[in-house]
Amino acid sequence: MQSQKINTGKSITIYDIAREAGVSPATVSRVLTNSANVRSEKKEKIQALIEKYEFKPNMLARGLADTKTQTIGILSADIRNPYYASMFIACEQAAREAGYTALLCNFLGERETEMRLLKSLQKQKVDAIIQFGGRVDDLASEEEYVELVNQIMATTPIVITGKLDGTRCHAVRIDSMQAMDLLMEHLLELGHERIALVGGRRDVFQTFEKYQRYKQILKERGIDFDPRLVTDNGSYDVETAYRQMNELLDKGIHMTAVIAINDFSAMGIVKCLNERGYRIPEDISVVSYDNTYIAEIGVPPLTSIDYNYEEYGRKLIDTATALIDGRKVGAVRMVTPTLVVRESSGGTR
Amino acid sequence: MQSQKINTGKSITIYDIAREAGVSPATVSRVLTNSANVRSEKKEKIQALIEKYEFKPNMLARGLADTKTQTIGILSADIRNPYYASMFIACEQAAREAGYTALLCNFLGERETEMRLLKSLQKQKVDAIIQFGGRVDDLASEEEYVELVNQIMATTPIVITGKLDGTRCHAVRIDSMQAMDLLMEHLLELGHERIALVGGRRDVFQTFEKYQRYKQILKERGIDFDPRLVTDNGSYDVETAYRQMNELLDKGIHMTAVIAINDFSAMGIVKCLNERGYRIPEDISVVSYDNTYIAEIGVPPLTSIDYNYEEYGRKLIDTATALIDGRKVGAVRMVTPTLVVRESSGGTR
DNA sequence: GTGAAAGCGCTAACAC
DNA sequence: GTGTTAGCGCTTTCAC
Repeated sequence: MQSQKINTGKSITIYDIAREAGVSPATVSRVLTNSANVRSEKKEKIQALIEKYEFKPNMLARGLADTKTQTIGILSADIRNPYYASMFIACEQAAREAGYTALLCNFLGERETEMRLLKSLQKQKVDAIIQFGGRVDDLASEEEYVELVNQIMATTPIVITGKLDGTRCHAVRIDSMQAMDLLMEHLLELGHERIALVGGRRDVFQTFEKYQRYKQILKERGIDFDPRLVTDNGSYDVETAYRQMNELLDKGIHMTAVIAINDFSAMGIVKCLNERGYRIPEDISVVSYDNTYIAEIGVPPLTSIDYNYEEYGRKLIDTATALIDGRKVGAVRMVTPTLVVRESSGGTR
Repeated sequence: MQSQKINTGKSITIYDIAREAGVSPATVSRVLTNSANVRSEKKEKIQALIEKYEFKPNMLARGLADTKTQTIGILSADIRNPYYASMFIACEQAAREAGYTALLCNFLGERETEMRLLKSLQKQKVDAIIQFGGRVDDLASEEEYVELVNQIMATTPIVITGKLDGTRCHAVRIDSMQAMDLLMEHLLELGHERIALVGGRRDVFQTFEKYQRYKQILKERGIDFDPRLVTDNGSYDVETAYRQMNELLDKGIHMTAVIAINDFSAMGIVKCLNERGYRIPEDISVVSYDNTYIAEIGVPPLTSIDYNYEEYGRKLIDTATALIDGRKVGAVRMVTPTLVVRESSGGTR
């Protein structure tokens, strides 16, 4: 109802600022991008105007003029998975702080879509791409995908959370070894020696690493490795872990603790244990990876490895922006996991 | 290694197509946008070229030329909530099918951020905005927000999942009444009469509607409404529901079933019940809204109201694109909920 | 029906 | 240091 300044729809441009400041558009652009020295007197005037009108440069025009769009594309397997959701939120926050917008795409496990979206992000001229899940988690990188990634990297840097052999992708990874160390130390200290490893597939890079480390630790401690305690060719969902746990118990394999490959698997294991009348942790301890809210709301609440999502997101975005700006960054950066102890793990006996 | 056509980085433009087809760029644009008649002979030639080069028009340029960016902005409260995640995935899919890209932003419950992001989506020239969660769920719409929305709607249509009094926002909503009907019918048929309603706040539109409907149904059935069975000023998380359920039981209020405002609340209730030695559903039945995977993985699996996310997403996107294209659509469209019966509900006695 | 040309808002040579 | 100018790729009058 009040006679506020009517927004005519036309938004303010660099030309408007230039005219009012009595300089050329180029000069305004210069202070905007900090790309050259501008006499501080003019600079201040321009900055004042920018503030005054809350001027924000048009990203479309900027993108067209073939510089940057200030957008980072994020390719995720499935955001409904709280693990990825947490990753995305962390990235979105960090991106925002760095002056970028995060653009999310989900390929939902469809390999065709995964490639299509990767290309489409490039077409959209995102300044960099971050991928979590999918082919970048494979132990053995798929050739066709590697080729595509290399092609795209000619114009757009790609950062991943796994690895992709044959590419120069930068990666930010959880230290899976250390994560396993934390879990094993915890369990060993509690007196466990018969420790099962349930869920996941070993053709997934991080799962493979965990498995290797698991064996190594046992060896170091002089505990025999019993292959029957370890599953493979599973998955990362509730049902599969439920089934696998049942199979282990059906075979009469004795154990006092089980490490679930993620929180979902842990839920399946817990369900199985409940049904069979085992008490957690009195009879069997259950621990897991990811520390999503699933771990918190579980009954009992789960001891789980936290991936420190905030730090993860920050490192991912920092790596991406470094690549964009031509700053130097390590090709592989690590995120340090933490152990969160809850009620699902306890001493033996 | 092979001498494939090298991608010089420069991607193909309508000029390239035009040259090869022996027409002007304008004509190519015409067939691209279907904005004018083009002699079918040329048209076919052009389309063939487009296919041949897999040509996709540059959205940045298109956006700059002040038409559409083919982008729909999605403003969500927090994608880590599986309810919103499911909504987003559904929207993303539907958007893709309609030739749009979905751009997700989360304001994480921060009211400042909510407004900032809304503005920023407009600046990014998204063709439409869809919001779920936050102020569009308020029973009493906030004036400041209404004003902002009206301002933005001058250039960008907004579709919401709740309501916003004083705006012409289109809305796609769950039929909360019907959802409550389904739950109550189910419970009443099982013989329940002492039914608690736990979680949520009645200043949230949909929660208010459910509460009203709950009372009405009891009245219709000639069952006395006991206000002590109903909580308010709660939340939508596990802890709050856990606390509220404990309070109810501490007061010695008798009930045979409880309706949780969402799956998270249900988990809190289940936890409380477990700790106090109640069996579900033998002693008390628990049902909930949302039917996220939480309901599936719960112990026991929860009877829950499914919101039919795919349909929801489709209607949301369809409404948005209709608004963009100037097609006519209802100002309020409803999504029909379904009841999914699992093990957490059973007969009395 | 179709081409020429202007313009969307910005950046990046290139002069001065 | 700073202005001029030429694009970036597309749509859209406006003539013809």
